[in-house]
Amino acid sequence: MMKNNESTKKTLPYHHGNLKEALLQTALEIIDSEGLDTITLRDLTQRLGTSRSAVYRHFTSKEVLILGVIEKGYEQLNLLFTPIFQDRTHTVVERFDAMGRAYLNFAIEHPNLYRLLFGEMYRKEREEICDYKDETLATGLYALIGLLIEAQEEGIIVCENPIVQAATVWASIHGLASLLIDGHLLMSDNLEEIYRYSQNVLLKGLC
Amino acid sequence: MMKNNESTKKTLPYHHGNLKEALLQTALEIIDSEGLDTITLRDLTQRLGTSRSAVYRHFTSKEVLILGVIEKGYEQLNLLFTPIFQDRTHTVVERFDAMGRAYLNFAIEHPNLYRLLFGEMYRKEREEICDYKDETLATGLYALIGLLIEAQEEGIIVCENPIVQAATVWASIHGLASLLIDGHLLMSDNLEEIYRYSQNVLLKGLC
DNA sequence: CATTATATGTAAACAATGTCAACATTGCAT
DNA sequence: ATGCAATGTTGACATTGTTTACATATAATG
Repeated sequence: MMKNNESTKKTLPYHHGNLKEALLQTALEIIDSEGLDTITLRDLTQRLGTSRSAVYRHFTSKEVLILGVIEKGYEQLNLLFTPIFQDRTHTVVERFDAMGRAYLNFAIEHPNLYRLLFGEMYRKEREEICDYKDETLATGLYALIGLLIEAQEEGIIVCENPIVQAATVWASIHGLASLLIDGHLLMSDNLEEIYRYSQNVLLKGLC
Repeated sequence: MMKNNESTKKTLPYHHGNLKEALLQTALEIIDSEGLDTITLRDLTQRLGTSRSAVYRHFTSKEVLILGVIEKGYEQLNLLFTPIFQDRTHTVVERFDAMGRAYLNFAIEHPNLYRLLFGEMYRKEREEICDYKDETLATGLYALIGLLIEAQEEGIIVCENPIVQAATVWASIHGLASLLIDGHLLMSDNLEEIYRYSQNVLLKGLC
């Protein structure tokens, strides 16, 4: 009888295979679809067919597991955004628009994950685990800064501190995304109109 | 011996006096200072000297209690904002600035309360309890819309749909507040610079 | 191959918390 | 005064995160 009946490709090193990665992945899926406050270690482990305590062989606490999910979420997000920023076949303004739409769409399609990544959850603890500032979060921010510098060089926007400009742009879009997914915007129907107007205000205001 | 040894001014109607109001007020204070996820019914009732189950004589669940806190929070917030909007001794632009600063300061001084009011918490359930749309939340939003209409009439900004304009302005400031209190903004030190730049972008972009 | 050690998984138990049911007490109406 | 509704209390229960002691699989070592 085979030791492992689900896959013989790789030599699965331990009991479950790689429970740690499975925990992270499944936890991310649960949080994405059901929200952070409803995820349960018991439910999580039950889906993977292990006992509840198995988590503690890979993560010292539920909090640390979530921190891993956050890290994983950023990776996926960056994977989604990188091609947009690296695309040189479109103008700066077109890329600016594409970026904004991609960001907003991600928030709409993954509201729970978006709240986890850009909310306050475990904010203090994040820096302790790994270098989020330089590694994950800032990847998108730096790309935005680069885009703004490009726009400055082309004379599309005024030459001011691009970091301040990036913060302004990010705040505007993040605010829109947050209000939207949290149900505070009265007119969710004409979102397209609001988004266009916001972007126009930004582009005109940055001149 | 007196029935109530803490106050003889008012005829306290029932066992505790008015436990319902005290629960709301203390819960708000706890949430404001310690956050929503750390508040406990046991701790709350212990501070008021009652038993844990006493809550259920006034609220059907913890969630409903929090909804009451949210309502109370909006009342306090509106109490804070109303004079700024009603002030006629300053120009429109000055009031616009004062509004933005008051909003941002509130978020900074009461981050936990701010997250509760403008986050996703119990968003679906809010409309079921009372008419937040028309009563509480929108008070500030309507005031902002009125301010923008005033600015339109004075020719300071362009005459477009003031609701869309208000959403844009709110999103910008809310985004700044959120990123700030949730620790995502790299440069919290030069907040003044970012705020000013954001407001300038808005005013210029709305022309 | 046998043994040992390390890594991983499990079961049972505990504390904290929200909630409910049964009971007790207070205030008010009649 | 009596009865009733409102309010408060105690004990119990389910859920959940977590720990401890134990079990098992893999790797290392002789």
